[in-house]
Amino acid sequence: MLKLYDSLSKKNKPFVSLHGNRVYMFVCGITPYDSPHIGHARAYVFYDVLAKYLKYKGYNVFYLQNVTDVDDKIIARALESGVKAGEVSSKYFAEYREVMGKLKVDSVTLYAKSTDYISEIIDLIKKLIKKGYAYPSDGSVYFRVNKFEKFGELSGQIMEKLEEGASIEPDDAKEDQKDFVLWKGYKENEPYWDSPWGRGRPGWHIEDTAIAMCYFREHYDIHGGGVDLIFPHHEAEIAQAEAITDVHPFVNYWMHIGMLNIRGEKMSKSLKNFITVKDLLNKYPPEVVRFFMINNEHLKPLEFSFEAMDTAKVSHEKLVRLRNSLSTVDFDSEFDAELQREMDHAEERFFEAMDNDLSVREGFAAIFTVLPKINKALSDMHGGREQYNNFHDFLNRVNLITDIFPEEDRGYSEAGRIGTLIDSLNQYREELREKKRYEESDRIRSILEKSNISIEDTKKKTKWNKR
RNA sequence: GCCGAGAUGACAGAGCGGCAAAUGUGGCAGACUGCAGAUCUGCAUUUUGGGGGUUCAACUCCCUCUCUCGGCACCA
Repeated sequence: MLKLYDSLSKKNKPFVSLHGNRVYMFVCGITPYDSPHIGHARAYVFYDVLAKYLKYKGYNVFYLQNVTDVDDKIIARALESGVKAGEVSSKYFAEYREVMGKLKVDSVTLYAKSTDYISEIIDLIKKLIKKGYAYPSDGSVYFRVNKFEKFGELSGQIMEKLEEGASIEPDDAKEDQKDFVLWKGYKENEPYWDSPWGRGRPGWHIEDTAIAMCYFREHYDIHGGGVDLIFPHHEAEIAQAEAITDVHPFVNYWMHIGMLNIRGEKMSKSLKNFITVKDLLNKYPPEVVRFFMINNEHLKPLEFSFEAMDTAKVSHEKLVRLRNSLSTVDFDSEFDAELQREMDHAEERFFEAMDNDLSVREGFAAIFTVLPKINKALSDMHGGREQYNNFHDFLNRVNLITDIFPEEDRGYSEAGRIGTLIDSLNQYREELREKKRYEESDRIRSILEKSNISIEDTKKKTKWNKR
């Protein structure tokens, strides 16, 4: 049974959905004011795998991701470059969609832009004011943090102690400096919407709550984001929602992914230590990037380096090679019971690991354990074709969840036309090798290498693969 | 200052009362090979950040100290 770590109860909890086989999952999306960096990639690739695993298990997943398309940073960026805020956000949102597409992050059901939900946001704020949790002041509206007793439950923060080190700029419009803004009063050169409190725009925290409640109502299954969002963002979301509905908890599973670090520090725009997803994809195939992003414990920080990427690339290649060899088994020997036992064990371990709060790394470890045994059996031509087919099928199921394998190109396979051509070339090369005309045979090999066909001479025959 | 996470072989990184080290990378040696690559087999490093406690038994639980990272009202 699937267990997920819930940061609110700080426990691994068996996953039980609220509405039968439907799962409602919300993940905090980006604020599109610049190119997405690989810290974003880690988060969204992970949640993509979570959604795909839930789907694999038979759930119908409604994966909702918000887009904060109006925000201080977008406005600042727009003023800087002399364009409209909307142009900045749509440009970078398009770029985000593009790179996520390349990374095969395709499980999101709906991307919801904040500016499409202004009336829902205003409604929510009205309700909060009516219940005494919010107050208008000087054109803005603030949330009265002290009135919500559970504030701090998720992060463990003790409100009284927090004030000492608080770095917030004092704001006279607030009753209490801990209060956060729900509606920001209009300032010159800023986008605005009309509201009962005058022109203005929504605060950051209220957008997510409004969007999530619009589709999922007062109680839903999963809410994900980075650990850096726990405080204050997710505390605020809980406060806003529960203040209105009195339903606790608002969300059954709060999931938080660890940061991606570079040289020991969190990768972020403000530290200027970021690498864009685009740049990384210029150096590594998307499958390798995905493998790197999920081959770790998602609760912990992940240290990024090009050395670590190269390591990931080498081990990823072993998996790809294994799958390729399995799809081109051309013998059928006696069923190997011992091998079958190892294969079954690997499969079992893989799904156990996935069920244990998506321990993807542990899942891959299970495959790596059986990998040398399969390779050995293949080179000794032991084992039945069916058992290899079954394991190939298992790897395909792994791929439904993780999407780490490149597409198997049928045009290049042995049955395909290009495959037949390569086979003929190899046959000729064999003849040359038998006659010890190695200079010529090596030349064929190097020509094929240039077309990304790698040649492997083994005991019994020559194998080739598309790279 | 407060809140949270963490410290394990050369590196990355699991295990969380019972043979320390899964798994990956790298190193060395060997097998295969005309060469190359891939693959396979074997070997090595260390005693789990420091100190104290509980226990027949501690990497694992408790206390304490040191250090690292994240959050503290911008952020995945």
